[in-house]
Amino acid sequence: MTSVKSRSLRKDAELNRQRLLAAADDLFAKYGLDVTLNDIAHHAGVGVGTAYRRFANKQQVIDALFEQRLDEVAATADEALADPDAWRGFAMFLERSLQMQMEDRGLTEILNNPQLGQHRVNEARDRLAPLVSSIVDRAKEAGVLRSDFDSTDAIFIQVALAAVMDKTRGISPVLYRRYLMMFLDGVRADKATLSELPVPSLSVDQTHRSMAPDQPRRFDSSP
Amino acid sequence: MTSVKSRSLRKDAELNRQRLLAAADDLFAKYGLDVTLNDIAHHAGVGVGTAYRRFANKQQVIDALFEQRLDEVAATADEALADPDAWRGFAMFLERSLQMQMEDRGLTEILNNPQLGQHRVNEARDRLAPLVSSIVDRAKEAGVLRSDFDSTDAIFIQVALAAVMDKTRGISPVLYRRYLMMFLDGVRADKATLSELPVPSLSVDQTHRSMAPDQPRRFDSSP
DNA sequence: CAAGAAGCGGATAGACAGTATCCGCTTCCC
DNA sequence: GGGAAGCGGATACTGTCTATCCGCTTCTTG
Repeated sequence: MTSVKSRSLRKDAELNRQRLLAAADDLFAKYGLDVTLNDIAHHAGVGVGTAYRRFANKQQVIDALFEQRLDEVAATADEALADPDAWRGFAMFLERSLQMQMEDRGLTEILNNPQLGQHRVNEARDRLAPLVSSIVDRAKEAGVLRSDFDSTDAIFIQVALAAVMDKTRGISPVLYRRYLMMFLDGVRADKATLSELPVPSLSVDQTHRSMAPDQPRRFDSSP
Repeated sequence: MTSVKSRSLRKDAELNRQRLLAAADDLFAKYGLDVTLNDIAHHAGVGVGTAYRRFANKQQVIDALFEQRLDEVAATADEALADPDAWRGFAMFLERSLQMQMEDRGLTEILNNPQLGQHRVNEARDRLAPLVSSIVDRAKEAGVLRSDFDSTDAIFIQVALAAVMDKTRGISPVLYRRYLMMFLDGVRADKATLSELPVPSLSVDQTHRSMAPDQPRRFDSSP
């Protein structure tokens, strides 16, 4: 790792920096966060060296791009809270944030993997959690969302639907909405029958931990 | 690639073959299908050479192991169809097949990726599809499952819940049942309000194609 | 407009992971 | 007892990604 100067760049250099960020944004959205810095450089039409001179590694590019994205998700949450109809707010938040994930594969990865990104992004992520909580709590208090629903459930719903999205992005990019709707029908409080849930929800902390990437494998021997 | 003799093995060799299959079964269940043949050999307590002498590649091991697994899923589907209560059959099939996926990570991967496995496994997979269809159709005809539900929806539900399972296997291996229950509450026909679904379901063929693994990336240049 | 500073490109070194082979030695079985 | 069958695992290969280096180009400023 080298680079990351801080004082103002030469004009052409600044332009290339912008190109790199734009290319990264594009590629992250289309292919997810595991594109390489080399990929990004080529997509931006600059040499690999330029990319590494400007960003020490992918983390920094991610941080430079996704703080804003997460802020947008947070803004959507605020908007949901501002809706006088608690149910509409709840449903709208899920819809919008999933749509954002549909349009940006990288966003899903950032949301699902706390390992990615540095402080800026992590801060933004932390700002988001209590908003989701408020949206859920308000809907429960208003009696429109089943009372055994927990704010961590909202996270796992997104995990579940993001998986569907991932499979169908090429064929029917909006198919996830179908299952979101079925799911919403299952959590609305004004239903005739709501089954007792067989398993308690996870705590916020457990949820956070469960989002961590696969733990490394351990193979023992013996037949 | 070498190996794959067909005529009866020496006694010790046959024993090692069994050890290898047992080890593979173990590892596939715990870690998924991307363990290597080397991993499997070590876990079986035999040398790598032995593994490659017996199986040309991982595909063959997979084929040797998963035909039976898929047959078990099919058996569960049969059992579901045998249940006089169409709803219970439907719910039971989802529960059981998800539980099987919970206990065997490799099974999820086989079901979700038609690329994996060879003819034996593919055959078994094809045998499964019409059973799922019958389960769904019967429940719809009985008026217990919402009429806009399609058999392909059952597949995507499993994709969705398998994703949750994957995140929580380490923390609360049964959490997916919570969301399955919410989901079931959303597709049961005896509800006060069922929303109109915003998106049509995929055809069987589209569904199959959507399960294929990520298409390779294409990076163009230009800023 | 000259010259030094800043920036550039991209071949390539290095790290790592997975696949598969080879061959000297061991075990089985008639 | 001897030859066929089997074994182990070091190792060569391949592919992927990360990151650097250095000769050349472009900007900038006096």
